[in-house]
Amino acid sequence: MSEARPPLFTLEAASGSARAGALDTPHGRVDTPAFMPVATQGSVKALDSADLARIGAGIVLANTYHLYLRPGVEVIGDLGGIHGFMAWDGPVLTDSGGFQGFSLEHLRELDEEGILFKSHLDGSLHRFTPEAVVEHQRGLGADIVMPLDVCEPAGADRGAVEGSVHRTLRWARRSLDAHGGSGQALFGIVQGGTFGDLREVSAAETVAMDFPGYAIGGLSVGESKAEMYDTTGLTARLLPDDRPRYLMGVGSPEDLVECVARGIDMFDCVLPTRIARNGALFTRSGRVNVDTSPFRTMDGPVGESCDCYTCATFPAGYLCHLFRAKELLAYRLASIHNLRFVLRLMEEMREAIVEGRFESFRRAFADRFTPPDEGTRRDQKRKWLSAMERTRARE
RNA sequence: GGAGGGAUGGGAGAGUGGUUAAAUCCACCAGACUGUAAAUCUGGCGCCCGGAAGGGCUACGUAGGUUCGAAUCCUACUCCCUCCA
Repeated sequence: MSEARPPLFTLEAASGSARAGALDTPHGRVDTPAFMPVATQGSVKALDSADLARIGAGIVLANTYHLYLRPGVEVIGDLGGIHGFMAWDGPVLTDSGGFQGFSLEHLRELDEEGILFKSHLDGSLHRFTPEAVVEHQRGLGADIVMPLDVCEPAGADRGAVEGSVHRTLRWARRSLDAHGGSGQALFGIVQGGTFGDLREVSAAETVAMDFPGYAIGGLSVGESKAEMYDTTGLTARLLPDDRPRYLMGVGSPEDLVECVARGIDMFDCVLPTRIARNGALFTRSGRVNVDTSPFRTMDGPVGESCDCYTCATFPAGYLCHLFRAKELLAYRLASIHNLRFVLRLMEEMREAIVEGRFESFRRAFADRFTPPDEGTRRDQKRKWLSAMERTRARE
């Protein structure tokens, strides 16, 4: 190991390609596979750090672009860094703003130097260079920091993706140089869309720079699940065993299981919290919209055998009511439930890996949990088939 | 007793001769959401047939009438509101 610092990651067990390990950060140890709740603006929407601790969150993600614009890196630095600012003692990872280059593409100009953002708040211009982003994240003080990268949407042509791969590599080099000997762990990010050969180039060149951890970016941006799974598996195999692998922006329950199966150690995703605020809750058998009529009079918890505070305390009918009445408590209780669901899933996967039975866990999960897309497709198919039967019966 | 105003789909409320099964909002019924510009967005919402396209029926207080055509114009009735006595 080339770095003088103690290793960030320890690989503890494997079951097939699935791995269990631990991240050691200045703010404590995190078991992997790990899911990072997203606190874009220094808050996991609707929750506070005490809530996060209670549901078993080990590490959270915050966003450099958003916090730089508001309240500003200096303010956060003066208020104790990101940890003191949000009163969270656990590990924090900050994303670079590279994703905003994708999600806010109509508000930015991209060139070799960096990304020029037109603030979504007040229209002011801000140049994000790889060097500036490293500096901003130093000010925020997260345990793990991400370099500025270029993320192309699904369907981008090969030339564009190839360009993003090489630019991301050049920016990674610049980030590394600017980073110097900081105690923060700077990850490398592999790009390449769904092009296997580009992923190979990106991974090889990024790994050659010897980062303490590697992220897979540019997925879950509109490609099919099959493509996303294939690319994840392919890319994970290109990364060194002794470094954590972080799949950026992925986090539906079925994706977490399938990507842990392909060797991923870390995830972050807004999905559990966003859909929670919109009334969708995870259960062992799939997703349900708790604001719908079947739940109006339902007694007992929404999820079967869920150990979260929400399920332990309130009947489903109460949650249904809170959503219909647009009571603020709805967002908190639903977010607690969905995050606990996902965090517990990670715990269960880790346990299965350690005990060498991940594959059977995965099968059992898939048998029981119906993803929404699949469910919708099934419904459509059933409707179509019954219509055809009726037509045949008439003839 | 007199004068005036008004009755529209579950609610509020547009619409004053055809393009109106009737704007819009709410409620209701569903769906979506993946490194958060999201407590957001999309679809449906008279009845019947249809997978759909489409078709049929009923409807703007009640009953008549004028008109090729009425939620819209006329008459009567019922109810509600305001003001005067």
